[in-house]
Amino acid sequence: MARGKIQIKKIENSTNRQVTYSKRRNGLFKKANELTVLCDAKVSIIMVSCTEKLHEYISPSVTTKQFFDQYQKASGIDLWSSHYEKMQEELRQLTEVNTNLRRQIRQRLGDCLENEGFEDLLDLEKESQEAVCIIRERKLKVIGNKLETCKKKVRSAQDVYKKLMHEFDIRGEDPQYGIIDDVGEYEAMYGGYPPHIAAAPRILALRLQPNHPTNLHAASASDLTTYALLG
Amino acid sequence: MARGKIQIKKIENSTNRQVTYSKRRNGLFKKANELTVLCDAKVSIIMVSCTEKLHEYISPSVTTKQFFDQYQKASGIDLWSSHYEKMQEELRQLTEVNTNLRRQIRQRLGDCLENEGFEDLLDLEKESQEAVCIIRERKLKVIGNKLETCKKKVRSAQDVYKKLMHEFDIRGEDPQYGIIDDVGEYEAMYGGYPPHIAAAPRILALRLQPNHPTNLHAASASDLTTYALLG
DNA sequence: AACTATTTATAAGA
DNA sequence: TTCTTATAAATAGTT
Repeated sequence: MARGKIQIKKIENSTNRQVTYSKRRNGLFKKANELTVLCDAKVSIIMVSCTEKLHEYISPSVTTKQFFDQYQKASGIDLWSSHYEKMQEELRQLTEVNTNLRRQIRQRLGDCLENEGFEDLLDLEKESQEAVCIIRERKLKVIGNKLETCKKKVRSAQDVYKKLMHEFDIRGEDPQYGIIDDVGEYEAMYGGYPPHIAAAPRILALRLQPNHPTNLHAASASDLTTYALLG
Repeated sequence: MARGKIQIKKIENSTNRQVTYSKRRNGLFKKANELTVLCDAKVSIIMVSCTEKLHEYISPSVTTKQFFDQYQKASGIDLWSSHYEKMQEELRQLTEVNTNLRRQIRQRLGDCLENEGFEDLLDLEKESQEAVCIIRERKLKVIGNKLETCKKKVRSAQDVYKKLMHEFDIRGEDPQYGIIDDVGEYEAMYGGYPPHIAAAPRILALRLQPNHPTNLHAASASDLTTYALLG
């Protein structure tokens, strides 16, 4: 564009080409910057010379990454196809598996059985019935464990009771404490179902008289705790 | 740069700015293209106008993706990470959901009940028991449907039998056709389970004599069909 | 979108 | 690479 017009075709002289590349690159970047300022635009220029050198112009206020994100969003072109597609496929498969699992669960709850064959229904019934038995057994075991725990707590409560009664005996006082029967709650809960509940010893709880609390201050803290028998 | 020098600062008049953006964009792209040809370089320009419109120049022979890859390699900036991390998180969540679903299924099959509370076990037992009932009902309905279909086929076979017997009567001939009892298959299949199967009339099938086939050529094609009774 | 006076970019030479 | 400068190209303001 000066000292003579040139043809727009590859410059064969390598040095010449290199010089022109450098000059015009500067010109391009300058124009890009002017455009950025004048028009409030965002410009990203990335150049690779024939010697594989990388040069970049980027408008202030943006990052190249933001450009790439924006470009992807606007163009719909997936620039990361290999990674992306692999992950997409993984996501798709997992979603499908999850859908199937959900369906299975629904079937085990009695939904979505319309399209199941006779054999499948038989299997499903068998499995479910077996599962009910296992769950029931487990439930009974849990009840058993709870009863064991309960028994221990009853025994511990009895010990406390005995200890306190012993204190009363030593003092030879007419006790100011009444004795209440608190076993009703147990029977309501277990309805006599496991027989050893019905046979369990009655639990005696202390009812503290609101006046004269000083007598009990000597007892240890644990003795004063209300036992949550089924917590 | 013509008809007067301008300051390189934002053009406040919106129309003017838009026009200048358009003109200079073309200028920039033209220069980029000249550079590409003259210097055998690769250029990528991406521009976003202040109205958020996207414009792009890319040297022929390369794709924007190649540029991004090259840029990443040269700059060490991971342009992909935000997307990648998002998908990773999605995958993680889906996998978690998947695990939970599988656990649910195993529990409904009677596994993994060790850590379930008493209440949960009760609910699970109730649900499972209900499901068994629903599945059982569904199974019975399927059996019912199969019996209906079967009955129809039996009736249809009876019709064929009657028709053929009628033909024999008309001809008054000593029949060249033997009569075989083919009901055994039924009984093997249904083991006498629904009572009306056992009460069903015996089905008589024709056995074709290999000699004298001409006699039957007059019979309609449908008469020659072997009826697939339980297909 | 076209025109054109003027500015800007740059090819070739130093 | 940078400077110079004649000249090509781009473009601001106008129509």
